[in-house]
Amino acid sequence: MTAGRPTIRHVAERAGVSLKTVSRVINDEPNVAEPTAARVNAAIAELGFRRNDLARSLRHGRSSATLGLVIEDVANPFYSAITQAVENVARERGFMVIAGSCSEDPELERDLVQALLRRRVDALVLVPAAASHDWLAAEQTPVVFLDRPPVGMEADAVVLDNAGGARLAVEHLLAHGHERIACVADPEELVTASERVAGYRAALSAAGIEPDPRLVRTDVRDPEHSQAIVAELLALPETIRPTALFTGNNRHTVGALRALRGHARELALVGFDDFELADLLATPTTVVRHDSHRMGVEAAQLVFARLDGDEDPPRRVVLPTELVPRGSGEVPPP
Amino acid sequence: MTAGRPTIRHVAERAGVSLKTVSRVINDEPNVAEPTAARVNAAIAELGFRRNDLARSLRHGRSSATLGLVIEDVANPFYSAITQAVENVARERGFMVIAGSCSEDPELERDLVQALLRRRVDALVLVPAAASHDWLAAEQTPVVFLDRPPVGMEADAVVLDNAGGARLAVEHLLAHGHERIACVADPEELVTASERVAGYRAALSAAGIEPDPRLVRTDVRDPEHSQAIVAELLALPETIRPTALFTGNNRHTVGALRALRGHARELALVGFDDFELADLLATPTTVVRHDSHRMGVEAAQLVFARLDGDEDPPRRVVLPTELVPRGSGEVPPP
DNA sequence: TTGTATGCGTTATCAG
DNA sequence: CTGATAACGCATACAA
Repeated sequence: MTAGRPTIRHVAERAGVSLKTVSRVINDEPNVAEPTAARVNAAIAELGFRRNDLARSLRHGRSSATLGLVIEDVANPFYSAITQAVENVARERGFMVIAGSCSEDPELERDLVQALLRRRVDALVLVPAAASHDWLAAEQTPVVFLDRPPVGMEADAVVLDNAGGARLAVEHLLAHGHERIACVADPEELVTASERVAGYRAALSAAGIEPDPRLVRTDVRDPEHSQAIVAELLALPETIRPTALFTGNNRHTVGALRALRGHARELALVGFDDFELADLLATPTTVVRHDSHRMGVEAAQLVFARLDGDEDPPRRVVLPTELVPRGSGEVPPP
Repeated sequence: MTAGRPTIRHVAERAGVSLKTVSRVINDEPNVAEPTAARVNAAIAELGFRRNDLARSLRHGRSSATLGLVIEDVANPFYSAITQAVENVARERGFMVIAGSCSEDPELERDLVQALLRRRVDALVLVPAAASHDWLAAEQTPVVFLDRPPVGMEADAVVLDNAGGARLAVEHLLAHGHERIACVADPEELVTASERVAGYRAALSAAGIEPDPRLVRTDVRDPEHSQAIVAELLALPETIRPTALFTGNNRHTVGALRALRGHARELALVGFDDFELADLLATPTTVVRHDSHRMGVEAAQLVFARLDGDEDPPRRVVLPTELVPRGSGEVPPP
């Protein structure tokens, strides 16, 4: 489709100089006489010439100045914040970002990663969907894992203090007098989910409470489903019914909020992940907050450190979480 | 950084065949004997060879299978929905997307576009920030404008029925008995803003109401600022003070909501753009809704139509809007 | 200050 | 069925 684009050869002919001279002008190299440069620039303007960066990066050892980013879904605010951050850091270094959403599908993830490698991205930022990435281990392209640690290979990673955040949430509910605290989270195959559930359990144990298995639901992914599950929890007999709820991520929190509408004040709620407008809801929502933008920044910085030649053993950056009380988590038990 | 990657030459040597044979195997071309193919595939696996798509697209007339996308800010849900849509359509065609956010900065936009053209993207989807794009007119790369129509060049565009949507909003407020209706919108240099303000004025005029200039604020961009402006409006003397408010986009709506917190029920509100959780707010928010995901799909389809050889004159797709009553827009005047 | 020859990794052409 | 050779657009080494 790039038919008939002018090349430096055309520019050279038009300006009556050699290829190399044009090349020099384009790349601001020294040693080119003022009038010659002027002629070349004129030719460039007249022809509408634009350097072909694909050809340029073909030369040995040259980088494509491109980062690959594979996430779950750009439309999720958590991931779009990450995308924004990676993009910004990349831009400062003159890099562009090719991003792809893999919808938690390991096969699609692998396809995306391979397409990116074929395009010779200089490095990869990856929110892993697959259970293992041994197939990436032999690759020489630097990879930084985001949100979930690498399995099956060694690599840098930026993750959250998931267990700590979950503990904060549950301890907060305990401090407000709750004992029957339910948990709605992703399947525990996901490390983030299992760590958050572990934090939930740890907080309860530390308080001498044995978690009721009927209140721990880790079999759900989409908000519609968690809405249904919270409705189920609300419908339990009074002796079993939870008085408080911990939701394992922003989507589950949204689902829970929908289920709770109408049932107002019947259930205390603390959710993992902050979200816009949480403070403007009918019951402002208490959350475990972290800085998703910063996750992206840290990941991008690790990437560039590697590209700059850092040979240290893989690093792991763990970002903190913090509890933001807004109302929904401070509701006392009935 | 792509040092020492195996090339088809290495594969060829290892398999004891020629370059072309390897190429044939890689591209599933016919006319290669079974055992030969097997030897080549073995060599590919052993060496961890991956085709270099940069070199591939260097060949004359070959496409890079890449789309460029320039938006204002990925972190804004409106744009991330668009990004998701463009990406999905692109994937179906085996294309990837290089996206960049330009923060409404015309210079940055131009830099991004030129970087994308240097990378020989096959086409461009552009939410224009600059006032004119005459500098793009001579380019042979297809461009589709999104959300705002092209100025200074001819090109396809996908836009919203901005005036119609604004009319819907204001007519709704009028129908509920309001006469002093304020408007908070982006500066009118932005076509989207000026069209929405025009719709606002048209609806008032049709009702025989002369808009009070003190109630029309089109000098703002970020939510913090619109929060302040709505606070000003609320502080006006009772004879002037608006009883209803139309906000020109999702960010202004959020700002207004913050200003209104506490002042509950003092001001009816209809906002342009729907947003998640609008229905779960303290006062569920009435909005003018449109399908931002579909905008992205339509734009991507126009792009591929052009890449498939469509030579028709530039098309303009106008997507409809719809009013979603949720409560905040049905508050009667005091 | 300017130019020539060569290579980057792939595909296309045309010959064996 | 297979292979040698020439592009693709640019940059690098080395002359002139």
